[in-house]
Amino acid sequence: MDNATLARLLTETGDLLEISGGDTFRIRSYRRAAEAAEQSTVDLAAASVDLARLLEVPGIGKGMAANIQAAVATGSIPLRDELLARYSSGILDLLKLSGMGPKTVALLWEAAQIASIDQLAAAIDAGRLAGLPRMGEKQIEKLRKGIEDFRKSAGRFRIDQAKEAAERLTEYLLAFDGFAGIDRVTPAGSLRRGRETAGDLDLLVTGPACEPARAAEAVAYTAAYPGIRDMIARGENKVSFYLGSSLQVDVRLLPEGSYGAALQYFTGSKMHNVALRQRALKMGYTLSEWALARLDDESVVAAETEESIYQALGLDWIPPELRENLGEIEAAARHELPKLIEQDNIRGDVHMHTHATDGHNSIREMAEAGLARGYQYIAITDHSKNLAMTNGLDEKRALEHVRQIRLVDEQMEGRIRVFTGIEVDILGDGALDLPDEVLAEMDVVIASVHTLLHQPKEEMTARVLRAIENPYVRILGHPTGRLLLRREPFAIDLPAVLRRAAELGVAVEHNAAPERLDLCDRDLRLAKELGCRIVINTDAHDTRHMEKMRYGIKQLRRAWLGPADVLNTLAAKDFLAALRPRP
DNA sequence: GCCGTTTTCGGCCCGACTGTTTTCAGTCG
Repeated sequence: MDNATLARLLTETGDLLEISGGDTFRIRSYRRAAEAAEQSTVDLAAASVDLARLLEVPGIGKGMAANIQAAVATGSIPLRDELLARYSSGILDLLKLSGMGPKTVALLWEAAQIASIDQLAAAIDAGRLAGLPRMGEKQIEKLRKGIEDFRKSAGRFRIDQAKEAAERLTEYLLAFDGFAGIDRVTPAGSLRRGRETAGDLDLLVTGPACEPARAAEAVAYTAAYPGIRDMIARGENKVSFYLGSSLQVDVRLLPEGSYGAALQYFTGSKMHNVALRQRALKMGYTLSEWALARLDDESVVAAETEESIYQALGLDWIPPELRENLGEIEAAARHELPKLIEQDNIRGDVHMHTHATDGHNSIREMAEAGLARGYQYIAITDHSKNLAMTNGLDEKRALEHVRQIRLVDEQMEGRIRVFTGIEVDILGDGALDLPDEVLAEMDVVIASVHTLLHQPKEEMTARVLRAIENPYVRILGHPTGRLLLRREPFAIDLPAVLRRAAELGVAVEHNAAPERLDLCDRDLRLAKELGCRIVINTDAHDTRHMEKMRYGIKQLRRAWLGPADVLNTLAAKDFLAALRPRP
């Protein structure tokens, strides 16, 4: 049982407990344990044989350890089963509806035995909800809308899509010219923290027009944004709505004086903020989106900048990517936050394709684009022959391609190095689809799985492990295969693969492009723990694609990685030397 | 159910918005 499944079971138990009216602090414990399972790089199921190891994980005590052991043994948690038997398994779906919380679910169950979305829809249509407590005309309409939205899907959005939506809306907001206008629009939430997906968009708006006394006009202007599909809520300083894409947007208009407190608050994460507010309380302060203030006389201690708030709490300013309550607060208190990697540290992009296979530009064009981005080197790594649909290179073409790459390298006259390379395919038996004589000509050999999906986990792992034994392989490409199956990775024993890669000195690729996201931040933390060498690249298929490096940098930062943890921060001459030595 | 700079017992984060509630409960982030 993997940690994600464990997290789901714990969350569901907490939800059921809440519906049944259980103790709120007990419920919180289940949520906290779920969060711990989600974030931990320890395989909890494997660790569950040793009680002491489970208890080391913050948020897991004796009770939760027993729950985890039961889950590993039986596939569920006894309390969860007990509560599910009392209601019905569909009852958890009801909580996914917007505007629906545990109290309403409990009410619907007790008053009308409603325990699924379909039953709720039927009850609304039959008019059976009218007359129930707190179920007025508008409330029922809200539930109807919630069901509609849920069925239209929604879910989370890729970070680049959310960012584009944010940029369009920002442009609109900055055009407001009432009351001396809006000065700045700042994305907060998971966009600022650099998560790979965003559930919604949080925008912070400040400027003269946002002062409380006169914000109504700016709120009205915001609510008139042409991209809005449905309005969710509209208050004195907040507007929430859905865009046509179903992306939820929350816009907050705030006075300049609260900018720092608001930015801190709306950047999150929730767990980080909870921990920070607890720290504030212990110090005699209270922290809200308006200010950090003294508990006794409510006088403001800090509000204008994030830095001043963290400082008043005895902390160094914490980069948004680290704000997940994974030890960053403690590190900031000790002044021991790590130096994180930055875009400027990246000296090269070493996985890219040209129109020899499925790319859209020439070798020369890719080299010029790399140069324009300030890189010292790139590597051209087109596909090998097994990927026939991409016009993959066979032995003869691969060697000719190498000749062409070297030619361009000469033409660039040292302004940028162009390394030779290839992305070979891992075959069914773990062999590579090009012979060693060809691989020997390459500076960079990336081995990737492109086929063989839906294989049993053991077989998949064995094939990848065998492939990286080939001494010419220097980088393992998209190690979890997320790009092949959109979101779900193929079945692979990632810790085993990373451990072996570390032993062999094979670097592991982190694909920076959001649509190809492969290793997520949690996988990267694991890679670092296991001593893996990491390379970040964009798998660029055209010159513009290289811009996506900035998204991947965020994941590296979220994993607490610094320049020294990533090989392509090295200068050109050192980069090849740092890769696994060739035979 | 977890946890310890006040604690092995007694705490455990904060404010805005909505709807139906004439003073507040429920949901959300």
